[in-house]
This record gives sequence, structure tokens and C-alpha cells, in this order.
Amino acid sequence: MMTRRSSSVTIRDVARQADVSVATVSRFINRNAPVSQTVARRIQEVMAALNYVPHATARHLATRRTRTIGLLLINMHRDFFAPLITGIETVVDQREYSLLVATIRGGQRKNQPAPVGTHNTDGLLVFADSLSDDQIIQLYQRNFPVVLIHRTAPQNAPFPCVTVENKAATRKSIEHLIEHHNRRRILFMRGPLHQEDAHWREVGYKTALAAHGIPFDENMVLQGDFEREVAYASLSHFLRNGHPQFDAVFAGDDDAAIGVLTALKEAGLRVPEDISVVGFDDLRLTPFLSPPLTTVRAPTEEVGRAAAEQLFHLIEHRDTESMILLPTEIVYRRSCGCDYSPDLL
Amino acid sequence: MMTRRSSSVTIRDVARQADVSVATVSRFINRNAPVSQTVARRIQEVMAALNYVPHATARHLATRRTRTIGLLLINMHRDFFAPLITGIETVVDQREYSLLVATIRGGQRKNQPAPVGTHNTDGLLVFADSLSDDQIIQLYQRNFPVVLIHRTAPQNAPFPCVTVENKAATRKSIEHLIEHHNRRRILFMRGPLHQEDAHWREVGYKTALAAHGIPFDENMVLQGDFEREVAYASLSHFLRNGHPQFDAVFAGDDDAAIGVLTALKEAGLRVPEDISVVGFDDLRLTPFLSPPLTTVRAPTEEVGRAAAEQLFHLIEHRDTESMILLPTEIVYRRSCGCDYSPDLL
DNA sequence: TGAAATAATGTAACCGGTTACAGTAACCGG
DNA sequence: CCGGTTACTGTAACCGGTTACATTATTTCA
Repeated sequence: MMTRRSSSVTIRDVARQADVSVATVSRFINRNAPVSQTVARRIQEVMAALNYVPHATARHLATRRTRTIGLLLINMHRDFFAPLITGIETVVDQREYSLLVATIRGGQRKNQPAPVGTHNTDGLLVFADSLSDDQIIQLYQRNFPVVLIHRTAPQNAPFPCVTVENKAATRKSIEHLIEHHNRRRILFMRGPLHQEDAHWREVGYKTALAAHGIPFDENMVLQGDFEREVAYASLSHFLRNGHPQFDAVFAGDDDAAIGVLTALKEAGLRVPEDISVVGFDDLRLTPFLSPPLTTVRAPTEEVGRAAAEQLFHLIEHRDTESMILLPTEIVYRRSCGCDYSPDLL
Repeated sequence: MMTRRSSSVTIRDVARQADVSVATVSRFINRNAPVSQTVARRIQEVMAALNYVPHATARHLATRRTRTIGLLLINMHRDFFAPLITGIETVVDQREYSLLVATIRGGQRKNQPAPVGTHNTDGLLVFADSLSDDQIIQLYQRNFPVVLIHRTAPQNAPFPCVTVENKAATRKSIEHLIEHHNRRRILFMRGPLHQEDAHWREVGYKTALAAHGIPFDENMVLQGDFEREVAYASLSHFLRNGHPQFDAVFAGDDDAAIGVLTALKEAGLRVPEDISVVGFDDLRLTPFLSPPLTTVRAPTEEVGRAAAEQLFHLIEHRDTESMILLPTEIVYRRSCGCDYSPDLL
């Protein structure tokens, strides 16, 4: 026997009590059609008396809008995501939408639908490789609003993208090491395979090397994966086994840089005296590392804001930018060898 | 003219194509009643062919369950929340639920409903003071599943709570400063007003002082608010104006500790030679600060997991713990004055 | 003054699922 | 061989809102 959970008071209850039709109540609530003063007041009172709250789900079904957007991430534990979400929240909030956050747990069965998508949101923010090209194309074919973050659109799914400038900044940071700190044997920690940020940073690295006549050497590339632990493990392993000389390392991102600093310290190498280190992102903590980390500042919160804004443009059928590339900028601290006066808060 | 967005394929389309009733399709999807092999296969194929995805909202309306839980935070920018969310995600995910994350933007109009609540979730995880006692009591009266995180339940709303041990750990860390590092003039940075963690840490501080015959001095208390910037500002101000002597500071939490370290460095004070510093939380970054931070490890990810689990117990009408108090433990690093061999990753 | 526009409201058909209830066919024990 | 299960399927009434369309009362204006 199914016990009807009658607890909830519905729009019909209100209508009955206020002696009007449900349509009128609905109109009053949504203020999308005129309702007479008298009736309005009566409905108002009844609603208060019954403590009526419209059932969001029912409304969603009827309107086909959820007033919710989804954010799909790879995982949640990187500090990197905090400012991203903050940025997104700002605009989601201002639009009086909700934010559904989901991560693709390691691999995730391909046959099962993403935890967030057409069925429960009005639009999706997709970070890097949290969705495959195929999945993105499908969404495009269904005409579903999506904005890509830290990746560009696949050929057949020209969704707006928001990302940061990687190549020039990386190149510049490498050239800084070469020109100002006289480094020439620069280790490069690669980011996750197929990730665009990782790709362009590598291109920037190679470009800088080439520009200074330094031959690229695959042995100078380690896997860092933008993960503290992975970077630590790679570099430790590298240090333990007979390895080519090096005098600097570009860590890929700040998280990996922490792993790098740890491994170097453990091996008794001094930063920046023996080895220069540079990161990428400028996480909140980087000024406080030891030594303070020279890194590339990525405007992550801004990325979140911009992406969310584009998504709303899409949802509201307004014009969108096909690509927003936010500028990055090098922050010189101590780890590269520069003199450094601490950032005051 | 409202254009019906006919794009979506419904269960009726599937039923028609597969030449069965919608009920059968529904049963097949939910596997809650037997369906013959033949029919099952046919439905399966049609679903694949049509690329059918059940409409979550419709399902929610019919079942009165959203398969979504909400997390209400104060803000998003504290690194502290990353592990918390990770923990929650783990179990939400395993239950095949979604997670709706919302923050109460500065103050937020009291009359307007929380962005997340009875209308769009099956249960709520409420962090610290993100909801007022009154709001919590209302939820209780409506019989809505809620688990409180880092706070205890109000008198009339005995919801389960999950939090960490604050007082004993704080006391112990203060006593460590006194006994092992011979500090007696210990500054205390207070957390946010009315926050329970803040309260108990203060009690722990006072208890330790009392136990060692050190009189409590209100002038030795600064506002830190668990915020890097606030702590920095408070301490800087304190240092600039003639201030009582001190030889240690309990920062309240790790975020504030960063502000403390910054202010001290700026003032030319050495840590730990001149001043000992201890934090609270053991954020991922603390081992990498300079100097590595002595702090209290709070099992934040575990808190998230436990809270989510309790919430599901509540939702499923299973027994719950009225209170889960997770143990904390001091991690001695360098900032208090201890010798320290770096945590290897 | 009469026709047309406007305001205020009601009726009922949706939205896209779930499920109580009913019915039929095959199966089972005595 | 028959009453009672059990397996499978269909019909139609929900869930709680929104809204197209119809209706009536009230203005507005030529």
C-alpha cells in the first residue's frame, strides 16, 4: 500500500482555500498575468497560512527549465577548483540559478549517463577532459547549451570556450630562466595526456628552447600530471637513477611544483641556488611556499565567471564569444632565482 | 509563440516503437518488475536507437524523490572545503545521487528561500552557520533530512551532527608550546563569532593557560576569522601599535596561520626562533609553508564522508548517530620550534 | 453608442515519468 | 482437472505545477 505523502500542500489547496482557480494562483506567483488586488491579497494570505512553497520539480517539468546549471569536473581535490567554482557561483547566484557539481569518478562506465546533463540542468560547464569529444558532440547535436573550460571545441561542436593563455606565458617563463638565471638544462614536467593546457605549455617550452638554440631532449621530460604526488614520484625516480644534468624545472602547474620542491629538498638540492623551479596557476598558496614560487598567474576565478556568463548567454539565446582567451602573467618570486619581496596580503 | 521543444524523445516514443506499453518500458528501466527476455531486448534496442534518456525531472515528480542532496556552505574559496566536498562526493556518487552545492552569499535576504532545500533535494548537509537555528528548526518540523557539519544541533532540532574534536587538541597544542618550547605569552586568534569550532578552540586555549597558571589576557586575543586576510590585518595592526609581548601565536586555523606567518615575516620576526606558530586543519599545503606549519590535523574528508553517510541513513530511515565527533591529532612540524623531517609525499 | 481592446478569471490539456489495479497466460500441487 | 500462484503486460490515474484557449466584465474610443 502506497501511503500518499499528503504532507505537502499544493497549488490546488491554495486555490480552493482562496476560492480561485489554480491558474490564478499560478499567475499570482509568477506575476506573469494581471491579478486583481483583492484576489492577490487573498491568495497571499492563504499561501502564508498554509505555508505553501511551490514544488520546484513540478514547475521544472511544466516549464522544461530547471534553473540549474551543471559543472563537470575531473575531481574535486585540486585546490585549483576552488576559485573556479567561486567564479561560477558568483554569476549563477546572481541569476538565481543553482549549481550542480559533479566529477567523473576515475574512468566511469561509459554506458551510464553523466551525473549531470540534459536531464537535470539547463546547461553545462565542462572542464577540460571531463567529457569525451563524442559526448560533447552529442550534446551539440541535441542543441544543449554547453561551455567548455580549459579546452577548445571539437570540430563538430562549436561551443564557446573559455581558457587561459598557456604557450606564450610558458615560453616567457622558460626564457626568463634562460636569460636571467642562465639556466639551459631545463626539466619539463608534462601535464595529463591530451590535456590542452599541458599541450600548449609543452609547445611553449619547446619554442623557448628552440629560440635559444637549445636542443629539445625527450629525456628532460617527466610526467607530472598536474598532480603533487605524481610529480614527486617522477622526479624522485629520476633523481635516484642516473640522470642527465639539469639546473631548472618547469613543473607544469603549481600542484606539481609542490611535488618538485619536495623531491628536490629530499635530495638535498637547493632551490633556487642549485635548481630553479617555476609553476603555473598561481594558487593562493604559492607565495607561502618555501621558497615562494615563481609561477604564471592564471585568472581562474575570472575564467569561472566568464564561462558561466557565456553559458547564460547561450541559454538566453544571446550572442556568445566563440573563444575567450584570458591573459596570464608571470609572477616572479624566489624559486626561479629572482630577488623577491613578499606579496603582502 | 511558444515553440514546443519537441526534440526530446519520451518514454511513450520508446513504448510505441517497441510495441509495448509505457508501463513495461518503465519497468524495464527501473527493473522493479519482471519483463520478458524478448521484450527486454526489444526495448533495449529501441532505447539505444532513439538515444533515449529518461527525463529526471519527470521521474522526480512522479516518485517525489530528487536523488539529489544539497550542500550548504558559507563560501567556496577556502581550501578547507575541497577535501570536505571530496568526501561527500565519494558517497553521493556511490549512491548514484547528485550533489547540489550552494553558498550563502554575504548575509542573503532572510525572506528568500535558501538556494537549496526541501524543494530541490532529498536532504541537506549544512555546514556550520550557513543556516540559522530557526531555519534548521523549520526543516526539522517539516521532517526534512538534514545533517549538520561542524556544528551541533539546536535544542529543538535533534539532527545528526558531524564535527571534529576541537578543545582537547587545541589545549594540547597550547600545552606543547608551553611545555616544550617554553612559551608563555601566547596570542590567540579568534575564529568567526558564534562558530562552534572557534568557541571550543578558545575554551581549549583558556584551559591550557589555566592549567599552567598563566592568566588569560583579553589583549592577547585577536580576531582571525579563519581567514588569511583578516588574520594578516589583525596581526599587522597589532604589531604596528604598541602591543604586549608575545612569543607564540595560535592562529585559529591554517588559513589564518598563513596570514600570521606573512605578518610576522613582514615585521622581521622569525618563526619559530622568535615566535612559535600553530594552526588548525592541516590543509594539504601546510607541510610546504615556510616554515612547515605545526597544526592540528582535522580529518575533513572523513567528516564529509561521515556526514553524507548519516544523511543517507536519515533518508533511508535507518538509524543514525546523533553525534559523530572525529578525533584530531597534532602534527608537529617546524613552526612551533620542533625539529622536523619533512613529510615525504 | 456600439465595436474593439483590455482586464481578470476559469477549464482543461499538457510536461514525462511511475504505479495501482486489472487482466491473461502459463505453471503447480493435490 | 481445478483453484491458486506466478510471470508478464496494459490502462489510466496520478505527481504538482504551467499555459493555451475560452469567457465574461470593464474600459476605451471613433
